[in-house]
Amino acid sequence: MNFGRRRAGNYLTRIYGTCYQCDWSSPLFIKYLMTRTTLRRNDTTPLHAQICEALRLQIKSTGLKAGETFPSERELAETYGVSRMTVRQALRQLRQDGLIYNERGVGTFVSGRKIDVHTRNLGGFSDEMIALGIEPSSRLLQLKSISATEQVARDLDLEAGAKVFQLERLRLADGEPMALETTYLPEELCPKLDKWDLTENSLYQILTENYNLQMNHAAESLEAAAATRFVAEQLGIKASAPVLVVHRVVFGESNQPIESAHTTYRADRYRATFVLTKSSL
Amino acid sequence: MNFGRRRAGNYLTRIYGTCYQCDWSSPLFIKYLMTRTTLRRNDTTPLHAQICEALRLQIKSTGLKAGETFPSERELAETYGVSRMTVRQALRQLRQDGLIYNERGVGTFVSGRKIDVHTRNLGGFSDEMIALGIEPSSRLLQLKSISATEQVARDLDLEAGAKVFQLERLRLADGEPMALETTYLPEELCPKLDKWDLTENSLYQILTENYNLQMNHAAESLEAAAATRFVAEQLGIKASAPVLVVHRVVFGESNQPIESAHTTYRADRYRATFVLTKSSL
DNA sequence: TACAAAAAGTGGACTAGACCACTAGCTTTT
DNA sequence: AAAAGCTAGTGGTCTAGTCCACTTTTTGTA
Repeated sequence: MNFGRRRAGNYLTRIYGTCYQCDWSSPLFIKYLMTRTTLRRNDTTPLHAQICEALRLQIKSTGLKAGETFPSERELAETYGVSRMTVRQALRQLRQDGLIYNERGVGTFVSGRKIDVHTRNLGGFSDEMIALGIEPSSRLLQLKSISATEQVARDLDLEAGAKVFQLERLRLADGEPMALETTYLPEELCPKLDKWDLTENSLYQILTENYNLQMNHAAESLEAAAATRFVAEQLGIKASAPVLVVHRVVFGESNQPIESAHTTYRADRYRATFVLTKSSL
Repeated sequence: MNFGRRRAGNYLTRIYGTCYQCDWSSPLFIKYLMTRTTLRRNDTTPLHAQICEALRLQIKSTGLKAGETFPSERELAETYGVSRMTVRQALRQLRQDGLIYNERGVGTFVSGRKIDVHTRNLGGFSDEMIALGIEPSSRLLQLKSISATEQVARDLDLEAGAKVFQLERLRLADGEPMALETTYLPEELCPKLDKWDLTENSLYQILTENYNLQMNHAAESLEAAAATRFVAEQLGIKASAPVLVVHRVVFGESNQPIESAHTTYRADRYRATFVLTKSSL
């Protein structure tokens, strides 16, 4: 095993004494032995996922610093007693999450910054607020079954006039108005949605647990606007104050549209963050 | 080869006659033969990438419809004369791009909607406008070397007071003002940046070609605001009209911060779109 | 005919090797 | 002292299989 021979070699040797070729007295090596996770061979969780998780923990807690070398793929394969392809699958995940990066012909390294921003994700308002340590709540303004408007029908890939639920909620963060949200859901996908308590529970939780709808991805578009009088009244801001309007369409496992939503956030209390990655499209 | 036996079997047989077990007279099969790409075995582009591209074209042009079955992995491996692992690598990419999805024990299917929205990506303003069919241009307002403010130093991971370039540009779309952009770049990474023509060329192009800086990912946060008098004047809108403010930090290959930018868009002409995917973090 | 059991097919996981292009560090030559 | 060449190590790619859990289809039986 090898923690930092090439790049961090000088730095490490300065601190811990020579650690070329597995110096057993090196604190780093001992720490490695302690944090090494034994693989559960007869588990349902695949080996690559276990290795991925183990390495993730090592990066986070053991605190491998930025730029430090990672054990090579062949080394990792040997230590965990698996094939190199399995190790590569674990590393692929870590790379995708931005925790490591590879240099061909050189090695694998721990990324500089951990991505720890609270990005907008597939979860809804409730999940987002909880992640930020804020207590979310809702005030149900309206829940009725209507015929889809042209826009909604296009979003949800329905024929014009198909039945959809229209759900209008005022979203509160720590009791203060934060956003006004109008959601449209095809009635076909979630019959009798109105029997659930939508003020306490996360809509997405209900959809997942009770209607077996899994979110796969979402398309969002954001724009700035001036608050209308109604919106201003609901959010407790001045009319024509700036608001952030987010339009979102959520797609399920087979990429069928599940939800079309329109959320108006107070500009003074809300900011949306995203992480963009290199895409191959 | 098999195009849609299980799921779309009924539908296809109805139209083209039976196509179980490779019916040579089936138009679909003939079309497949025609569009089949022969792999360039001694090319630098890896086989999995070639297969991926070939399948991508088939999905797009041949127009395999949503929900139709895809050839099985074993079939694809045989047709292309490669190992199944290689096919899986190609399919992994397609899956990641949302073009196909898998059902364990059942098969691979073409996704419903193609993701064709013009998402915000790592490219800059110029690239984005070009993708939308709009001609971008810039008016250079300022380019000077300053000491990093606290905020900028934090974004760029520099010591307070380190030298950075401050670049202020008015961004035009088809000649009309669209956004006001202030960019900060560490002088260390791109010395003598001021010798390039920043009104004509894309900044990112210059950074890539001349300073060997490759973008890896970016973190963006968006908020709505009211235009200040200066901004309003520059953008040609009324003071306190709503604007969309985007703060962006771009990271390079080894995740070191490259650029910190602050862009103020006219709300009436600009909308930012994103695609969110399931993340495992 | 209805139903259960078996068979066939699928994607997911994994192995134990192989070759390649590339890089860094060392050695030798100039 | 500088340049050129060598070599070991790395990630990237690829093969030709295996076994598993799962679903759909077929088959055999009551």
